[in-house]
Amino acid sequence: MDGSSKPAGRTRRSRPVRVAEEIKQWVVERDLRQGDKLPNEAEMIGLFAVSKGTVREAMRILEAQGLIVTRTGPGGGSFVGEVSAERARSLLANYFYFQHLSVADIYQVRKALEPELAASLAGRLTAAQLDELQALAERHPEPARSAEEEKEQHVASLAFHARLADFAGNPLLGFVIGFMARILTDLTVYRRLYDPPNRALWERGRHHQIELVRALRAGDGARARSVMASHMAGAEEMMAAQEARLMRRFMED
Amino acid sequence: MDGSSKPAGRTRRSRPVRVAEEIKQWVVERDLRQGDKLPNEAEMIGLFAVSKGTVREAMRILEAQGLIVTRTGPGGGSFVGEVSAERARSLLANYFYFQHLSVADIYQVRKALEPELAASLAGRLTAAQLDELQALAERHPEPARSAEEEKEQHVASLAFHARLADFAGNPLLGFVIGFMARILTDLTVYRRLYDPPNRALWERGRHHQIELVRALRAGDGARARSVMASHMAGAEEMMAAQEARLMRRFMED
DNA sequence: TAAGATTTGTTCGTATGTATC
DNA sequence: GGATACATACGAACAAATCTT
Repeated sequence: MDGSSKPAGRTRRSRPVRVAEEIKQWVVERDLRQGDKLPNEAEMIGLFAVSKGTVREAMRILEAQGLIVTRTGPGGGSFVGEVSAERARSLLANYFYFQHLSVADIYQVRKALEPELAASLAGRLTAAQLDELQALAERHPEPARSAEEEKEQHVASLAFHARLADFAGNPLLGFVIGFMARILTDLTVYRRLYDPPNRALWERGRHHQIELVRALRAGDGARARSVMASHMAGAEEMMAAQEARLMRRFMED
Repeated sequence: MDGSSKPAGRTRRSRPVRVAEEIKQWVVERDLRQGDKLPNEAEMIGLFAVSKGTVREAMRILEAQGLIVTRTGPGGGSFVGEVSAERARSLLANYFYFQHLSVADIYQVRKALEPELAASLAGRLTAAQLDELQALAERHPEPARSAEEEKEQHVASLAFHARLADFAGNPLLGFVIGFMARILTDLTVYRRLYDPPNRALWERGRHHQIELVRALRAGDGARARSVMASHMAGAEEMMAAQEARLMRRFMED
């Protein structure tokens, strides 16, 4: 439990980095939870025997990782702050900024995971959740008349999947699916559209989502799975025409 | 392309955070690539009209995200550094530190993804890669005689899967599988073993891995998929007995 | 080996900003 | 509005690492 599975491949770590590690250890040892207060700057200076500047750099490191939040003023200071899903997605997006990730790659994973999520959600959603999903699915009853409108509808469709991911009982499954929805959304928002909207495919996709909500409401896991599988196949077809350009964006949160 | 898809939910951002964002923008605008040099501290101070301390805090933020690396001395400075897979895994592990993630959750995803990876790798690996995998699979020909030994073998088995993930042509698929292998490894290393080794299950698992390499060598994707599916079922059975305790570790790199 | 140059690393003192009472 | 308790930011000095000669 000492937090060092690495075989000491001695890189020279700067003092702020070491102090950040010590603070993490300090927090873990005391089993501090979200919202618990850390020592203030002055106390940190004493605790770790470093200057204010070094403490501040260490805090920025922890803050960047989403592990602490800081407030100024009386009663202020630094607090343990649970890493938000949004921050985790952003941090991970930075990694894929440097990878060659194609739309086909994303769909290989989506096709494997989205049906699984759909099946595991059947009969486990509240009426309010189901209504929300249904509202998302039923938006945009008219087919898109412009490329811009088609883009909006695509983003809305991805929002449906992102919401579904939020409802996942399995946090890992939910995270991966939510992450893919985010990447595809960015890709959609920032892409140029050459391709004219494909009305038939769009109509089918919309119908799939509505059918999916119906299956979830009925608690029919097998049907939810198969509807989602069809939906993925159709969605992939829609994306397939588009250039498979890399993700070249930095994080933004 | 301006890096702001967020609807301006204006939180007070400290100046180092803002400077870090400006630097990111500066880098993206100039399309700097891995290894390219950033302005040095003195130039940053001039560029962004802030003090040295603020520049340094901004740099620590970028460094924590893995986006830059810094060296001292002549010819030193800060450089664009591609986010390593290991760092991405660590940052993501921080997120799951705060989530209730069970072994069953991980296996739900493994069962969906590992067979897919196996199938997609058939006939696409070099002889050297296949030999390496085979060597990993053939380690520990003897069944474990102690709980400690069983732990080691389990870690070795996970290393096989991690290596397979490294070879993935699909970076997203590879990352997710590698991440799960890492979490399970941590879980194995830091767990107390009450359960006696199960020889039959272990033998079957070892056989599966060897069979998998054979299928990959033969380029038989369908067989690779089904062998991996069996392997996952067996592995889940082995893990099932263990307590589903949460991931409670901070990142360590 | 040693000296010098270059760049980041670290400290300290002081002043300012901000939220609470 | 004023007092208080924090973080925030600046600037100047000095230390350490590392490359070149």
